[in-house]
Formats: sequence, structure tokens, C-alpha cells
Amino acid sequence: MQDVARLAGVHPSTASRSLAESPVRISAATVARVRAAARDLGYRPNASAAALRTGSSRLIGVLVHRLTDLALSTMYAGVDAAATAAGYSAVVANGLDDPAVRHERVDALLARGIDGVILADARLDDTVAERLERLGVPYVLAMRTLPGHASVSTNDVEGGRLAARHLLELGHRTAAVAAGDALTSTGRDRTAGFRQAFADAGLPIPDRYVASTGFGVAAGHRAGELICRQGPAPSAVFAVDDLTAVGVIGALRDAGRTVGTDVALVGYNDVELAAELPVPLTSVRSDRDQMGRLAMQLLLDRIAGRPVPSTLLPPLLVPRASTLGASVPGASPPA
Amino acid sequence: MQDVARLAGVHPSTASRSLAESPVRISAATVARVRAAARDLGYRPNASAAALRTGSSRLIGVLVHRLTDLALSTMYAGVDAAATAAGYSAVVANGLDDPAVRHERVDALLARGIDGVILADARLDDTVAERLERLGVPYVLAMRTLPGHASVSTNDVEGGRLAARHLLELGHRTAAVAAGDALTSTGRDRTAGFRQAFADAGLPIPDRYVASTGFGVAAGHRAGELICRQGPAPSAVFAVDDLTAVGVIGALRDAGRTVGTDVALVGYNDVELAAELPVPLTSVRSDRDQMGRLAMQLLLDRIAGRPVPSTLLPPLLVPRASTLGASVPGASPPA
DNA sequence: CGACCCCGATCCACCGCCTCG
DNA sequence: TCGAGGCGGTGGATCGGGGTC
Repeated sequence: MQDVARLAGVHPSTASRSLAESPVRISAATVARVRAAARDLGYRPNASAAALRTGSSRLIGVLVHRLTDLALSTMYAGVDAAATAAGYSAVVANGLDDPAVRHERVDALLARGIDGVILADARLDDTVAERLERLGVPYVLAMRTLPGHASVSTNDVEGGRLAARHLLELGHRTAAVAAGDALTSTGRDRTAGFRQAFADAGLPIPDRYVASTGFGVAAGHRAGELICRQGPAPSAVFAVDDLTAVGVIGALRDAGRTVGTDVALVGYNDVELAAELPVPLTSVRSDRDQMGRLAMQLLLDRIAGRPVPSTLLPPLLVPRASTLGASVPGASPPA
Repeated sequence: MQDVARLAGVHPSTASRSLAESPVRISAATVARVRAAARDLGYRPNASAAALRTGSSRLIGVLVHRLTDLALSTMYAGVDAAATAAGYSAVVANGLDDPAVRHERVDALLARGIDGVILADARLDDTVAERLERLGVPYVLAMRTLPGHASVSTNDVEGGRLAARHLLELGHRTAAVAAGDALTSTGRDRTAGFRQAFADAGLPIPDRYVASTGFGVAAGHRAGELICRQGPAPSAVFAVDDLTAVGVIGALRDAGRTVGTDVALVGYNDVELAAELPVPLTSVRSDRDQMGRLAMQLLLDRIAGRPVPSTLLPPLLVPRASTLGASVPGASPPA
């Protein structure tokens, strides 16, 4: 800054003002001169100094349970894009769904002086959101919701219903659910919407067909195994997450059943690979890029002290061969 | 700090030194008293102030092309674990394989005063690594290599050879390659190792069977389409990345061919979902968690001014049904 | 012609921590 | 163990010069 000021022939504070987004009380000529000098010198403001002085680090924290979850990493891409555009940088922390780890990671973020947090790993049984609230740290939930906290998510109850109606229309009368984690809104709401639609059709789904083994490939495999062990075998399975669905595919395969032929399968999120599987996977699409961008936008609003509303993004069913190709025993095909 | 010092009944500078990792010239009793006071007050040192004063932000940057690449997100998990253990935080930046974007993101990282960079998106045609070198910013390459720069990666030439030998042993005499991005070491080396092994067996692979369409599901689909357009159809395909392999599966399916039955397919990285596909995918395993941890370790060494060696991790072939189940036209099955 | 005002630039104290003397 | 200075920006307070009535 000293150097820039010297080169431009002005006082450092004048240089500082000239470099601000919208310089005030500085002549256009001076601004131009200073900016040219800054460019020539390759000047880069020291973020630590600015943060110390202003009290704002322009750093935000993003808490996820695992970044290897495809749905989360695509959501994060949206956060990153919006954050970068607003001059913020994002620090991601893996919470691993362990309460102790999550609080530790939040501690580390707070010590960094982050301006706000995007909580993408909210759980019904934990207190990270409450703690942020109590500490007065701006935060917004993404992907998962929690009553009383602002969030951006897909309308998961509706998404579950969409999956169910699709299967019902195809003539299915029994279905199982790989329900993810029962302590997350995503697992709970998608499952609830699905079961509700079946119940509304007079075909309630017994609890033993609902396997809450968690999210991810391995968890999906376990869910598939549990479901296969129940008799009689359902003609359809709803997995509340696409990678979980892939695990289900593996377990069904091991049990000698073929998805898309003798079992229908619906996933959730519509990640890119769903369409490329040997039997393309029917999935409920969520707009995760939008979710991430919106979450960042809301966080900026909260940081600015504006009140923020929760937002529900609409889900969209994308039918593919994993349901369209499956036969429905004991039912006539739809018109 | 003032508060902590007051509560402990000492001078702020004494408190500061008591809170240091290994306090010097302070009595044990004082250290204990100060630390107790800090704990009671929930004292959190201001990272910006410390960074400004010491010149070290304890922040590192990680450059990836996309975090939605499963291989990279698992690698990042290793980086994150090692960084956290060492008291560092990682800022991830998506470079999107666009040179301009990458340099911009590096600019942003530098402005943050990051202590070092893990470059996981190195390309043969670009200059980010050179620039970091020139600027004197400590950095280490991960996943991809570049001649003359320290890196941690899988021995990709060997990995390609493993894939080829496996197919050769099964009796395949023709193969195509979904070769990823030709300007990355991962695409280039894996492909080179594979072709070399086929050439060594007297079965060189013509260029038209090598599709360098990039990484990822969509790129894999394009590669599969290109390969299908060539005649005669090869009995095996090697995709240099598992998600790319999934795209290949989709394209082959669209062309009426079935992986594991009439085409053998080998992927790379052995991501978790490979084993769960309807036809489990043979893949060359890379230890990406280890890769990330090691990269962080090497970066810390470089930050400390120690010279660092490049490291090659050994690949491991994991045979599954996508190759074991495929018939080999015109060849007798292996003994 | 003098008093006043306003705009552009400058001065300086300070953010919180670290470390030398 | 204490005291003080300074890391590098920031922004309120202040100053000065030129135009205006």
C-alpha cells in the first residue's frame, strides 16, 4: 500500500480509499492513478490486516458430513461460485456426522474469524445450529432443514410423494425404502412423503420395509440386504439418495434380483451418473447448484443483518428405465 | 487476551507466551493459571491478528479442477484430515480446467496470505506451478504430476500396465481407451502404460481407439460413442477414471453392447461405487486418502524449508465381473 | 473584499497479537 | 515478567485551497 501510494504520489489512506469498491470523496483522476499504480505493482491487499481492522474476514465456513457425497459436492460448487463472486472464500469442514467432531470443526472455523456458516450437515439430534445462534454467528442451513432455522432445501416431502406416485401409477402396490439417516430431514422427509402417498392410496408401507441405514454406497448396500431379508419381496424400492441407490443395486444384484427388470428402483438427487448406469436410474432431481448459490445469498443477507426466509426448491421426477422397464407382478400395466 | 491476562493476574504478553505451544521463560504455575483463565473465558485467539503479526495464516489452498470428481473429493478428505491435525485449514478452489479461472483463484488464495498450495489440477499446458515457484510460494502437486515439480501421485504408468496385463491375460487382443484429458499426467500416463503393455505383447493399439475426451461421466459417454464408431469393435475398454468408465457404460449400453458380457471394461481409482454397479467394475485402485495426507505432509515440509521428494504410490488391480465375466471373441479362455 | 463552504486529500489512532529488549 | 512497538490496512477527524455570495 505504501508503495502504491508512493508511486501514485498520494497518501496511503487516499490509496486505500481509491482501491475501495466505490471510492468516496476522491477525485476520479486520483482513483485512476492509484488503481494504475496498484496494477503495475501487482498490489494485493493483505487480507489479514483488513480483517483485523474491519472485523470481517470475508471467509465463510461450510460444514458438510462428507464432501465425497456427490449431492453435497455439487451443492458446494454452487456455494463456491456465489462466494467467489461476492469476494468471499469458503472453508469446507467435514463433520463426519460425529457431534464431537462437528463442534471441534466449528471451533476451528470460529477461531478463523469466519463471517458466517453454511450448515449442510444439520441433524435433528444436535446442537451446532443452536450454538451458532447463541453465539450470534450468522448461518444458514442448506440441503437439510431444522425447525426454527432458516434453510435452503428441496421440498423433500413432495419429492418423496413424486417418487411414490410414479410407482403407484406404474401399478406397484408394495415398496420398500432405503431411508437414509432418520435423524436428518432429508432422510425423514423424503421417506415420510413417500410413505404418505402409499398410505393415501390405501397401501401403507410396514416399518420393516423401511431401512434407515444411513447415506452412501455402503449404507445403501446394507439397506438393500435388510430389505431382501423381508418377505414377501416388494416390487419397488425407493432410495432417498442416488449413491444409496447404487448400494441398493449392488445388494439386489447379490440377492439375484435385477433392477429395472424384476425390481423397480427410484433414487433421489439425479446425480450425473444416474443416467449412465447400465439400467438408467429413475431419480427425483434436486437443483443443487441453485441450492448452493441461494444458501450463499441468504447467508450474505444474514451477515448484512437482513432477515432471511427459508426456501424450498421444487423437486422434479425424472423417469428412466429402472422403473419404466420393471414388470409389476400381479398388476396390469398402466394405460 | 487482555481479559485472560487480567483474570490470571498477569501481563498480556505473559498470557500470550503462556498460550504458545511451548511456553518459554514462564513458570509452569503461571502457564497453568493463564490456560485455565483462557479456558474459563472461552478465549479464542484472533487468527487475523496473529496472521498479520507472524506472517503466517495457517491456511493452505487446494486447487482442484472440480470437487465433484469423486477421486478428488476422497483425496481432499485426506488433505483435510492431515491439515486439521496440523492446525491448518484448507481453502478449496475449483479451477474448472480454465487457465484464466485458475490464475484468478490463485490470486484470491495469495491475497488471503495462504502459507502454501496443494495443486491437484496441474496441466501440462499451464503455468500455475511455475508462477508459484517464481513467487516463492510453497506448493506440492497431488494426483497429477509435472516434470520438475514435487508431487504425490499414483504410479499411473504402472497402473495402466496393470489394467492391460489383466486384459491380455484374459485373452483380449484389441482394446480401446477412454483416455481422459491428454494434457494431464493422469490421462497421459495411464494411457501410455496401457498402450505400452499392449504394444509389448505385439498388439499395438491404433490411435483411433484412443479417445481423449476428458474426465467425468459426460466425457466418458462421449468417449464411448467415439469408440463405438470405430470398427472393428474392440473386445475391451480401459477408462482412465471410474466416473469416466460409468459414462462409457452408458454409451456402450446405448450402442446395444453390455459391459461384462460382450465388452470388458476396466476403470481407474476404484471409487466406492465401482463394486456396487450391476456388473461390478474392475478397477485400478489408488490410495487417495494416503495421497492427500502425504501431500499435506510434504507441503508442511516445504513450508518449513525442507526439500521434498516426489512420491509415487503403488496402484493395485481389483478384478471384478466387468472383465471376468466378459467373453473374448476368437480367443480361448485363460487356463 | 472578506466570510463561508465544500470537496479532495491527509493525518493518525487503532484492530489484537507477538516478540525483542 | 513487563513494556512497547509494529505488522498493514481502514476510516473518522482534520486540514487546506479554491470557488461563491
